[in-house]
Amino acid sequence: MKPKTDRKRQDKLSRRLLDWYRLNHRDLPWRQTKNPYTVWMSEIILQQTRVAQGTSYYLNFSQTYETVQDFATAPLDDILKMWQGLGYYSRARNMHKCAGHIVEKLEGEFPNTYDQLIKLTGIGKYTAGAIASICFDQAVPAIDGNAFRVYSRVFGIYEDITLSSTFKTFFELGSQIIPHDQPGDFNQAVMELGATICLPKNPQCNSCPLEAMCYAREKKEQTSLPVKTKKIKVKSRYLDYILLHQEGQVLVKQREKGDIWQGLFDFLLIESDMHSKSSIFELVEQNDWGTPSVLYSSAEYKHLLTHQKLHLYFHVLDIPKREDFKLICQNNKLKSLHISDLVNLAVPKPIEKFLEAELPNVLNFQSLKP
DNA sequence: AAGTCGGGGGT
DNA sequence: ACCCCAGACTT
Repeated sequence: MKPKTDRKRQDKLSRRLLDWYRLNHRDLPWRQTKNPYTVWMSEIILQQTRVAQGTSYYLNFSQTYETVQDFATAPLDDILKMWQGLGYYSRARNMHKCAGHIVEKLEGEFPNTYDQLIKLTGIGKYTAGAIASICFDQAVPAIDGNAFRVYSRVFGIYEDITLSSTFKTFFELGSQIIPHDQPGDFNQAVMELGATICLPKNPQCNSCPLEAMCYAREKKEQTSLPVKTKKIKVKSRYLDYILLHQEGQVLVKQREKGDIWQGLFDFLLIESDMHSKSSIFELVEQNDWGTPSVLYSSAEYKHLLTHQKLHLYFHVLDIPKREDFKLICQNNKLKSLHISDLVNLAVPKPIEKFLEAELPNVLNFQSLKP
């Protein structure tokens, strides 16, 4: 079925939506300005991230790095540390690369059109539309998860939103209905409606400004829309972390590309399909580390990712011989670090939990938190 | 077109 | 359990 998009209906829809937005929108910090740098920052932080989770990160980043030059100049490891706990760390790496490009190649000037914005690292179809409409009043839609839900329900679109071909349908529909005088407010109104009224489950239709002109409301099809087919498979991984310790120093390793947590720090790692303590002893024997005393073995830490169920164990070993410590570093791409400096490294969430909850007790030092 | 990449909260 | 979140990038 074809969505009704005649001019009168479009005008009524956008007018109701904008009126509702004016009265009901949340007072969020990134809405105070049209500065493309801070809007960009908020949009990246909010990718696949709820406002409630992202807001404190936005405030911290925008106050610490006030300009794109500040951001580009900062060490990536500092950015990653501040990003710690937010997830999808490629966002931070891409932002840093993007900021460098803007400063180095574009004289610090943010691009001001959809076509230019989408060329930047980390800026895709949604974010390009959001920045172009909010900051530069370009009449392009910003199709995110909210927009998929709101549009599909209001217009009765049953195309599978996980298919890339479907994006085109929604983008063209958005292009037709977006008012050219307030494109940024319109896009934000759609998202605000999706986030507060047109919810995935139990939508608050009786409070919706579009109630009288919504296909899903009329046909009682709210639970059927949007159509989404893909299902994800979750793998289990067993991670045995070996914390090698000697006189207040521990060995850490920065994670490389090709796996989760790229750029974050962890420890010597044994991975297998199952948790096996024996492999740890084999590791010790193979490496001639003297006879390390096992100070501690933690209970299991379970950690859920989108595609993976992680089972982590932490084993703290005290290495007796002094020379071996440096040799172990070289052989395993490890770095020696004093325990008091661990707090400065970006670490994955479950490691953060272990470091805060258990390591101070094991090694008998004060909490890592200031 | 499908897979990968985090962490959290709601139901 | 399952779903979704102001998605983008790689294969």
